Order: sequence, then C-alpha cells, then structure tokens
Amino acid sequence: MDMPDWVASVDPCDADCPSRDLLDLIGDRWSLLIMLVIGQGFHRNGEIRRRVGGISQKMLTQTLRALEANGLVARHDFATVPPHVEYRLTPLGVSLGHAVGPMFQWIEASYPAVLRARAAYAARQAQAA
Amino acid sequence: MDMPDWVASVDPCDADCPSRDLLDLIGDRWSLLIMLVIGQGFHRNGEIRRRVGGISQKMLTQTLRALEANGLVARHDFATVPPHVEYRLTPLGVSLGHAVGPMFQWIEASYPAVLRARAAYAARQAQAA
DNA sequence: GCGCATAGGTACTGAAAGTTAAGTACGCAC
DNA sequence: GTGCGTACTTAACTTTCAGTACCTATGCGC
Repeated sequence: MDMPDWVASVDPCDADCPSRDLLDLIGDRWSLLIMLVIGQGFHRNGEIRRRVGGISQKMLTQTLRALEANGLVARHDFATVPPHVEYRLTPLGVSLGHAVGPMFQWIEASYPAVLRARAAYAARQAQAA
Repeated sequence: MDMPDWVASVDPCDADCPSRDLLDLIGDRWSLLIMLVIGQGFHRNGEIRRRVGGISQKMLTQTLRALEANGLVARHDFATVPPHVEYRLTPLGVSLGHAVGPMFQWIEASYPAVLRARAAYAARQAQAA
C-alpha cells in the first residue's frame, strides 16, 4: 500500500481533529473557486460573480464572509457611494492556494481516467441488469 | 500576488471544466475521510464505519458507491454468506491520496492560524455591534 | 426455529442548503 | 426624473442532504 504520510498524521475519528472543521470550509462548493478567481486578479464582487459561472449573489456574499471569517480573504470596504469593496487573498489564503495546487493538477490530469472509470462502471451495471 | 500555476490552468467559468465535476466528488464531506481510512488498512464496511466517527451506514454505502463509480475505490464482493466485501484504493485512488497530501498538511499546520483569524473576526464583529 | 451477525437496500421524514426575486441606498448619465 | 450600477440583505420557495427505521438473505449458536 503506497500511501503518503498523512494517513498516519490525521485521525478523522477524533471529533477534535481539525480535518473535519477545515475540510467543511474548503471542501465547500464555491470556496476554492472564489479563491481561485481572486487569485487570478479579480477583486470586486461583480467581477467575481461574472467569472464564477452559476453562483448566485447570495452564495457569493455568504462564501466571501466565511472566507473572511477564517482569515483566507481580506475585505476592503471603501465606504463610498456607489459601494466599492475589494477582496484579496491573505498570506494564509495564498498558502492554501499552494497546498491545493497538486489537487487541481490531479483533477486536470486524471479527469480522462475518471471518465473511463465511469463508463466502465456504467457498462458493468448495464450488464448486470 | 504570489499564486501558483494552477490559477491560469483551471477555468471555473467553463461549464465543461473538470474542476466543478471532480471538486463535487472529492469535496464531499465523507469521500476523502473514507479513502483515508481505507488507505490506513481498513477494508471492510464495518471497520470503516467504526473508524469514521459520525457516519451513518447509508452515507457510507452511498459514498463508497460513488467512489467505486469514479474508479477511486475497488469493491471486492466475495459472495459468501454471511456477506464479505472488501474495499481497496485503486492506483487512481492512491494518486489522489498523494495529490491531497499537501492540503492535509496545510490543514494541520494552519489550523491555529485559522482559529486566531476566527477570534479576531469575532472580536471585530462584537466591536462593530 | 429464534435471534444475532454480516452487508447492504429502500422509504419516510426533517433539516439544511441553495435559488429566485425583490428591496435598500445612493450617485451618475441621459 | 428614469433607469442603471454597486454591494449587499431579506423573504419565500424549492431542492437536495442525511438520519431513522425497517427490509432482504444466509449460516451459526443454542
């Protein structure tokens, strides 16, 4: 079994283990996507909403609040009228960006393999039925 | 802005982009936890359920099916009575394990920083109110 | 032959998440 | 002075998630 070190270092059985808590945060449907777009240089609410296809205004605001509350994104409100607010990654947010890089690379590299696995699974199901 | 390369290589705006699809799969609440436990050497339904605290039988079955359908976990049914089924990581599953390793390391390393950020945010909220 | 164990499947139900649509408050161009 | 744009907030509605409870089939101990 060729598994990396983290199999020993994280214990999901432990309710106090940070894995549950933070996995819920960054395993969220939109969080990483929003951080990605901010990292690409889009800092304003409207810009982000237009870049992240399919997100509603409510989810964007809600997710940005959660990211801000956890120190991953900094919110700068210029307190002008009309409103002008900018979001930027904090150093902590940037470090998370680096940590999930390999995962995104895996997604890109492995997508074809996953599609093949799905097709094979569907074929097995059809055959069994 | 010190962001890694993947900010340019993945485009969440594109509905065809694999990021959405696979992020939903592995960003699931239980998938990574279950793969972790299987990687630790627990291969049977009951073993996994006892290791992953808080999961119900239904969610375990459901998640294992999804992982199997996507080629991350292999299911071996020995077709005996009483039933004996074993789950193991496929090579694809092991490669995903490696890819999320840095993320788990980040979680362990950054948890204190996140807790501090939360406390600071709560203090700001209390002050504003 | 009763109940327990295994590894699930299925249906019902409540909770949570997310969507749409509308409202807030102001300035600016037309 | 009508409508647009910004960055939200709120309410009502819908969809999805997840847990409980009960069901399959079989051999074992008693």
